[in-house]
Amino acid sequence: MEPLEPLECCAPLAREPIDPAQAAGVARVFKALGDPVRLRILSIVASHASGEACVCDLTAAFDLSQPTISHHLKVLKDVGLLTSERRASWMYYRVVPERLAELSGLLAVPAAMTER
Amino acid sequence: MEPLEPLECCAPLAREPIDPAQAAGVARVFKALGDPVRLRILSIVASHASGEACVCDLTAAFDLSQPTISHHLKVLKDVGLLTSERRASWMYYRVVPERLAELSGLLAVPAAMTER
DNA sequence: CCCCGGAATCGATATCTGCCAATATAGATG
DNA sequence: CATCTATATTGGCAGATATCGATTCCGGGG
Repeated sequence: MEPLEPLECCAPLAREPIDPAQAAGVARVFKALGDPVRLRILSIVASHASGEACVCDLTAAFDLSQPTISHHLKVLKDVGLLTSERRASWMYYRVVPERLAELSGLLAVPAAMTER
Repeated sequence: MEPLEPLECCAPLAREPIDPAQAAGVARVFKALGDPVRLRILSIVASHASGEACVCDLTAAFDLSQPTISHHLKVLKDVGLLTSERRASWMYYRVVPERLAELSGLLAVPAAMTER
């Protein structure tokens, strides 16, 4: 599956019905978040003091095989939640804050809604 | 699968590594959002002027069978994103703004992160 | 009390997903 | 160039998921 390049959205879900094509793109990102291991990976990377984590940090944090971790990293990267960079022998992963912010905004509850 | 009752979280993912047990709960909710049809259903319900939509509104909006829509509604309801109420012959669905807000908060990007 | 219409549930099926073992790749290092 | 180490890719399997047609359930009216 090809990477999901640009940011795609737009108004909060609760504001107006999301366009079907946009929904498909957004759903891919949420689907990537819909796995406990990937959520934890994302959280570990995002909360690292240096802003990045190497794969070795991650394999150590789970009772899963290295290929499985690598697979999850690829999923997160393909939907634009992570980027990776090689330095020396190690791959370092970082979160893409814009992506997180975008999703956060999509789920935001308009003021008009809380008033009801 | 039993419904996911109480709100479960907590600090933004980018703040500290999420607890594995919490990750499992949160992942269920994101997985529910990880389908284009469910995303659209949620958006249609959430953006309805009255704050609710009946199943008939939804089946009309998709080229899918009524059981399929009903299934997706159940998934969204089980993770606490929707509630339903019967009035006369129709079932009305509403979003649970607290759930949306909770997810939005989880994905929020701490100020410390944007500064980097 | 029976029927009708809206909605949920059931059963089946095709597709997708997560996992691991094995293998491949790609820098670093001798 | 041979090798070692870190990570990615491949292949296969077991379990989950999306969908549909058929059926069931449940209020409301005759």
